[in-house]
This record gives sequence, C-alpha cells and structure tokens, in this order.
Amino acid sequence: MSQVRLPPIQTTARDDAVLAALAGFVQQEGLKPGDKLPTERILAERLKVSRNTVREALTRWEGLGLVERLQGSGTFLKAAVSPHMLHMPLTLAGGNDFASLMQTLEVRRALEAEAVALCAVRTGPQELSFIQRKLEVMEEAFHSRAGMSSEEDWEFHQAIYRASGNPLFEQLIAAMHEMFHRFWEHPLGVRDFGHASFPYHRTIYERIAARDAEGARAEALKLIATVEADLRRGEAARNQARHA
Amino acid sequence: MSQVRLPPIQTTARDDAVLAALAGFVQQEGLKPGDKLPTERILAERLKVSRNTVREALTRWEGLGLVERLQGSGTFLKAAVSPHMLHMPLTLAGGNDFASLMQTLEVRRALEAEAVALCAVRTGPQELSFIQRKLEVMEEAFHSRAGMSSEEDWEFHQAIYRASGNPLFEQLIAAMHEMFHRFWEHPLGVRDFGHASFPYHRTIYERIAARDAEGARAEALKLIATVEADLRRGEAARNQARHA
DNA sequence: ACCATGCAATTGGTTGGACCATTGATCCAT
DNA sequence: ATGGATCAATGGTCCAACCAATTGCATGGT
Repeated sequence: MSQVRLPPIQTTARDDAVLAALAGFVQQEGLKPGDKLPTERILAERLKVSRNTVREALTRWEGLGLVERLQGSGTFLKAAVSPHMLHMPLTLAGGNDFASLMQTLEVRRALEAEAVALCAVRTGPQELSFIQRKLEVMEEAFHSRAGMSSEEDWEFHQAIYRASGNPLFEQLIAAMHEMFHRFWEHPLGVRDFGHASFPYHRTIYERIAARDAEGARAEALKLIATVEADLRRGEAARNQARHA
Repeated sequence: MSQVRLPPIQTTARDDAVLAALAGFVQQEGLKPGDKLPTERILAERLKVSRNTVREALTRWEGLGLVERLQGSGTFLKAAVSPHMLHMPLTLAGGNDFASLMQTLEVRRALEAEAVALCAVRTGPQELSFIQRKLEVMEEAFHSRAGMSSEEDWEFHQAIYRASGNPLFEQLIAAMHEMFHRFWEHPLGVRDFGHASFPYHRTIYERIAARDAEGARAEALKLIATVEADLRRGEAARNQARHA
C-alpha cells in the first residue's frame, strides 16, 4: 500500500460538522429510536448554519436510514446513532427475473444458516421468548388465514437475526428480503407459496431453544430448500404456459 | 398480509422524481463511472425544479457513494447506476474496533463458505485455470515478500467469488472486505497476520478443482478460523498491554 | 358534557436569488 | 515557451419567503 492516506484538508465540510455535532447531541441527550430531534430551524440557529445546510446533512442521514422525516410533524430517530459509526453503502443491481430471485435466495441461504446457528449459541432467555412469541403469532396467522402469513413469517425471522448478536445479518438479510419482494408484489403464479416451509419454523425454534447450533442450521437449510423448490415449480409452470 | 401494499400517494416526492429522472438520463446517455453529469444549475432548469431540490437529491446519491462532487469542477459518476437497483446502506456501530471486525468476519464466514461450495459445483475449466493462476501469483508473492501478500490474496478470493456464478456474493464480500480494511488502516498489533491462513488457499483450490463442494467449504471454514484466531490473539495482547 | 368542524401554529418541503470558494482554462507579459 | 494573473464555470452556503402536511386548540352544535 504505497498510497499513504493523506486526505486533502477540507476547508469546507459543514455537512459533516453538522452531523458530528448532531451525533454528539443525540448521544449526550440519550435519544433513542423513535425520539424526535430538534427542528431544522432550531438546529440551524443553534449551530449557526443555514437551514439549507442542516437539511442537506439530515438528507444524508435519511438516506442512510438513520432518521425519518415527517412533514408537518418533525424528524425522528430511526436507528441508534453514535459519534463513531461506520457506513458502508451497498447498492445491488437486482433484476426482476427468475435468475435474480434464485441469486438472492442463495445469499439468504448462506446468511440464514449462519445467523440461526449463531442465534442458537448466543441468544438469551429474553430474546428466546420473544422469538417464541413471534412464532406463535405466525402460526396463528397461518391457520386463520389459510396460509397467508408472510408478514408474520418475516417478523419471526427478523427476531432470529436480531438475536444472532450481529446486526450485519439483520441488515443484509433485510436487503435480500426487499429484493425478493420487488418481484413478489404481483403474485407470480405459485399458489400456496410458503406452505411447505411452514413446519420448519417451529423446528428451527426448537433447535435454537435446545442450543443446538448445527441442528438449527440443518432445519434452516431445509426451509430454504422448500422455498427454492416452490420457486422452481413456479418457473417451470410459467415456462410451460409460455410454450403452450 | 392484511396490509395491502398501498403506498400513500406522495404529492411531494420531488427528490425521488429527480433521482429517477437522472437515473434514466444516465442510462439513456450510457454514462459510465468517471463521466461527468450535468451541472446542478442545468439540471434544475431542465427538470423545472429548484437547484436546492437538485442538490438534496444529489446529496442522497453522494451519501450512497454513487456520485462524487468536486467543487469548482463538477459532479462525477462514481459507480454504475441503473433505474432498478437496491440501495442498502450498512451501518456498523463503531466504538469497538474488535467487535466490528469480528462481525464482518462472521458475515464473511457465512458468505465465503457458500461461495466456495457453489464455485466447486459450477466453475468451468477456464475460470478454474484463472483461479489457479491467481493462487500461484499469491503464493509467489507470499514467499518473495515474507508473508505480505494481502493484495494478491484478495484477488485470489475474488476470482473464486466471480466463479460462483452469483454476482451478489462478489458484491457483498467486497463490502465486507472494505469494512474490514477501514479498521485495518492502522496496523493494530498483530504481526504475521495471515501467515496461518496461507496453506488453506491451496487446499481450497484443490477441493474446488476436485468438484468437492463440502470439502471446499470445510477448508474455507478452516481459513476463516485462522483469521479469527489471529484477531483474537491481537485483541488479547492489546488488552494485556492496557492492563499493564 | 361530548363530539365534530374548522382555524391556526408548527414543521418539513420547495423556491429563487445572491454570494463565497475552488477549480481549470485563457490570456498576457516576460 | 513559460510563468503568473485573470476570469468563467461549478459546487457550497446563505437568506427570506412561501407551500404542504400535521397537530392541537378553540369554537360551536348536539
């Protein structure tokens, strides 16, 4: 690495200064996600900068998902924020075709298997009961709504990722989830999608509760396999329809 | 899913509209990274919006690393941009370098194991010989420079991800790699870092060449384990020094 | 008392215009 | 031809006003 890291001195970095100050304020004030932070006008006045500058800074935080702005209401913290944090913007070029869907699923398989295993090792009793509650909600929704439980399903998985002790898993799989749903908006011909995966949610939970990391990983892999099979089944049906 | 996907009509989404229009422009014009895009003033005029609005939109892209703004010079494309892409800013709560490094490493373990296994199944003879060449370059660099071969090391791994047939793996692990190196800038006490992982590069290659997916996965896990051990060793030494 | 309607203050979103700071090219004197 | 000064282009900041959505309060009807 011959290129010594000498960033050119920045005589003008008001945005960063604003964000740094705001991060310090948040920490000092002990603000948590959901709390409201000061008005743009107040920030501008206090920091002795233009409201425009404040807005550009907040726009950056909004883009990073750290903050949510509601017109007429205020700006609210959306995630924990600390003075020293690292942002790694990731842009994925996802297509809306079968191949892209399979690719996101492959990544999900890799991440989910590891997250579930970590969860089995690390989760505490409190998080475990939280996961259990999500599981029960999901199972009830499944039975009462004849298999449509994708929202509760997702919350169950999220609870697991959160209990893995590594926030990166939650963020990455959320990205995969969103890519998946780009395609999912308009139902794509696979009826009863997700039915086959249903029983594995409980088996995964049981393996986690038993602290059986490898068992949990195996069950997660089975779950992903059923989703993959559903996907292939739908694709085959679609190809057949097209050739008819 | 009781919550039907009905996004509230947005009477005000000028920023997004600007970015959508700009993304379309970039694609239509065939602009590539490094190219300069229109002036803020021109964009404001053409899109019939205020320059401030254009600026807020570009600020979002800048925050996502898609664009670079140089005062006095212009705004330049920094990454490929297409109308349909997913932005997922990853945020790592800093403050504790060691914890952050371990978190990126856990994700890398999940992804690398799967990528290596997929590679063993899918790679063709041409990609295989490419990987072999990267391996030999890396081994020579290792021997001639007394263990410093991080650049060639990385290229070897990249070749494998590329041969996995799933571009998402390459993008995601590249993100992990960059995060890892953000902390790595200032060497943090672990001398001979990476020495222990050296032999596993060849064993991974051999398992891939033998089309042994599970064997390759096992070797990759061993490699990650050595890196993790190095990391823990350095952390322990640092803690000891602090308590002295 | 209770509830609904509507007014008014608050707050983020947008606009237009001005000026500053940096960059890069152009032009001029040597 | 070279070196330096000048100037236009461009992003960065500021200001003051207005628009649009939200919220809460006050007023009035039941």
